[in-house]
Parts: sequence; structure tokens; C-alpha cells
Amino acid sequence: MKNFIASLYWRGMIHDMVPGTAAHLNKGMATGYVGFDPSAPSLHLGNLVPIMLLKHFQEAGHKPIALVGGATGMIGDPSGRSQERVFLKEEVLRYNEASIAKQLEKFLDFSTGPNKAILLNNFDWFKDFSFLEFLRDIGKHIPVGYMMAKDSVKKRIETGISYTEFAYQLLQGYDFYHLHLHKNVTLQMGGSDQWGNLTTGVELIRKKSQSHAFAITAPLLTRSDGTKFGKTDAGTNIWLDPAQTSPYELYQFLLNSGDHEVEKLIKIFSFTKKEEVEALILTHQAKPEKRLLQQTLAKMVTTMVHSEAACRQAIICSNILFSHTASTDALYALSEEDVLRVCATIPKIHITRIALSTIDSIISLLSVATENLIMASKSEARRVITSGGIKVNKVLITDPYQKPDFILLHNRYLLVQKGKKNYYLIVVVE
RNA sequence: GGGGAGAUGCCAGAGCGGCCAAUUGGGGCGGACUGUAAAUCCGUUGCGUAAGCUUCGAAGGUUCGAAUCCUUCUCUCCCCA
Repeated sequence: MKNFIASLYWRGMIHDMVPGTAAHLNKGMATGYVGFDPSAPSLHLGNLVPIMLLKHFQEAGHKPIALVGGATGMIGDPSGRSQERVFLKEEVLRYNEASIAKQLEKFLDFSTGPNKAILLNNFDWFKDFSFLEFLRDIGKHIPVGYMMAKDSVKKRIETGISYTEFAYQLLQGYDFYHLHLHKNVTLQMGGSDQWGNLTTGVELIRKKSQSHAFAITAPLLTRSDGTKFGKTDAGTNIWLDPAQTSPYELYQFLLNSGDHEVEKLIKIFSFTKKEEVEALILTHQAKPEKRLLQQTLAKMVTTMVHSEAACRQAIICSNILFSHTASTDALYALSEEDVLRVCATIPKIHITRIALSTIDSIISLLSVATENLIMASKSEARRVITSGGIKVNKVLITDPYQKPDFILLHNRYLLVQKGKKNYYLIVVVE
């Protein structure tokens, strides 16, 4: 039994903790859980922190439970929300639950040892729980004053909160109690925004079972600019589903972490020993321009979330696209298979050979002929080209009106680069 | 119910009859520098190769000419009951 808490402390993963948690966990194998909200069909990078809590938990010899909030998702957690949620349609919710459950299965060991992980859905115990029963059995134990004191509720009193969302914490609290009763769960973990919900559960268990339960929250990750971690600059989530966010994008996102945040991230997202991580950080600080930590982080996380093969692909792709030494010649030297591999994760735009042959200028090619996916208008295309922002097959385009009679890669492909980081592959079809 | 203020480009916010495709800031995009960083700097930011075209809540009107004036409508905010 490794010292789970000490390790979490060092990794910077503890924001708050119920007193006595450490002592309790040191007594032997404990069972703990984390809940996941099925409000989207995929988990995102932000969810990876609580997933890591469970992984570290299991790694330390404890038994993890991943709980999908099929029931709580029907209500909506007011935590961190300034406005009432809009309900999801039930079939959407069920679909989301299933795909999230599938994702969770990747991260934990569900098959071996006494501490193998379990996956549960709280819809299973809420679906037959009547309202009257709930009020008599659960509601009676928690005073309204206690519920009102929670941040998630307090912040919403002025602007408005429905009874439904107000009651949310009781549902999550009941989950904890239910798991305590039936699965011997004594610990709930989550992001720091979950603190109020976790303590309601602890309280409920104390009142109803006269026993102690414990809770740990991890700090919510923020980027250096204070915004939530795990979102692109455009504000979209980095999803764990490769169909929504490609391994290459995930790799690139992590590779671009700032020097300061990367030190925090590597501790959270690795299982590497303390001494090794600290040595790595020192090496990094000596030569930050090598971006050793960023590369290590990107590699580890991409491998964990997707696979070693997907990660390798992302690296190869990154090298070809970004390397200063990768020239036009290198690009033309690639086999067709390699071209497709390198471009596996960048947007592809199809155009017929006939259409291509009739296009009068590179401007048209990049805007109207490609459905304005690369450029929103001809004007924009002209502006960007004029300011030197377009490369085709790695060659800088200077004349906006030149005919797009480039030598196609393998007689089929054009690699268009807009700015430094945006790539598109134009595929010629017959 | 009574009184007042307002609706301008992605956002904030000027403009109040021609010099307005619309000041400025933020954001976005592109470039330079660099470590595919941060900071900084430069350019650009309705459509159109151009002539020109369509924009300032909506619809009408006045005028040689309107984002700017008038009428009606829609919506938002504030104050008093």
C-alpha cells in the first residue's frame, strides 16, 4: 500500500481534503469513486485530472469506481454555472453515457487483482427511487440552511436557481451514501468545484450510517492566462475522442504548453517517480528551448489517451509539418502512403480534377473552389497571400493571381499551409 | 400603469446630414523576432483583381445626398408607482 496522499500532495493534486482522509487510506485498501457527467458524448482533457486521481488511486493499491452520472446528468450540476442548465434529451443522455463509459474503460484496470476497477451508472439506482421515498429517506437529513451555504447555490440565489438544480447536491450526496452502503465506498474524489457536493455526501453518510466517509478535491487546472485548461484558443474543448480531436491535435496542444504550466502538468499526468520528474524539470529549466518537458508530456498523454501507434504518428506528422529542415524536396520524396500518414489528421478538402483545371488563380483555389474552408473570402485569401502567409507544398506563394498549376504530390495532393500552424490537404478526385 | 435611455461591424464603443465601409480599444488573422513559447513590434480585419456593390435593430418617408432627420414597428435597459 503506497502512500497515496503524500504522492498526490507532491503532484499538486490536492486542493481540499476531509480531515482524517490520509490516516483512513493508510489503514489498508479502500474503495473510492469519481463521478463523470454525461453532458457530452466524449470526455475532454479537463476530465483527465479526475481520471488521473482514480488511476493513481488504483496504482496505490486502492479500488477505484468510475461512476457515470446517468441520473444526475438529467438534473444538471449548478456548480460553476451562472445560469440554469438546459436539459438534454434522454436519448442523447443515454448515448453519451454509453460512449463515456467506453472511454473510461481505457484508463483503469478492470480485470485483475482485488482492487480491479468497477464502472457504475447512478441511473441504475435512481430510476426506481420514488420522489416520496427520496424526500422521507434522504431530504429529511439535510437542512436547507446547510444546502444554501454551498457556493454553487449561494452564487445562484440572486440570479435564480430552480428547485431542481438546488436539489442536485442531494442526488450526488445520495450516490455517495448508496455506494458506501453497497460497495463499501469511503472516499469520493473530484475537481475543486465539486467540494460542496462531496461534503453533502459525507454529511449524509455521517447522519444515516453513523460512519465516516472522506473526500478529496483536486485543483481545477487553469492555463497561464487564467482560462480553463483543456480548451483551445478558440475555446473549444480538447476531446478524448479521436474522432473529435485527433491525436495529432492533442499532441500539439500539449506540446504548446507554457514553461510554467508544463511542470505542473507533468506531475499530474505521469506515473514517473518523483526523483525522475524532478531531474527532468531541472534539465528542462537549463535548456527550456529544447522543450523536453513539453515533448515528454505530449508523448505520455497522447499514448495514454490513444495509443503508442497514434502517438508515434502524431510525432512523425509534427516533424514533417513543423521541422525547419523539412523542405519541399523532402515532401516530394514522400511515398503516397507517407503523405497520407503525415496528413492523417489535418483537414482534407476534395476537388475534382476538372474543377482544378479551370480555376484561374490561387485566390480562387483557396476560397470559393474549396468551399471557403481555408479562406472565408477571396479578399481574405488575397490579404493573407500578400502578407506572405500561404505556402503550397512548402513553397511560399507571392503572387495572388498566379495560376494554381502546382506539381501535385503523387499527382493528387496539395499541401496548403496557412500561417504557421494551419494545414490543409487538397485532394484531387476524378 | 407613469417617466426616461438606448439598439452601430466578432465584442466594447465613437460618429449625429455629405470629407463614413464608418475614429478608437479588445479580439481575430498574417508577418518579424523566437523555442511550433512568453513579451514586443509591424501589417490587416464587409464583398469585389478594379469600377463598384451591399452594411449601422426592422419597414417606410424627407433630401441632390442619411448610420445621422421624420413616422411606425420590434427588442433591451433604467427610474417612479
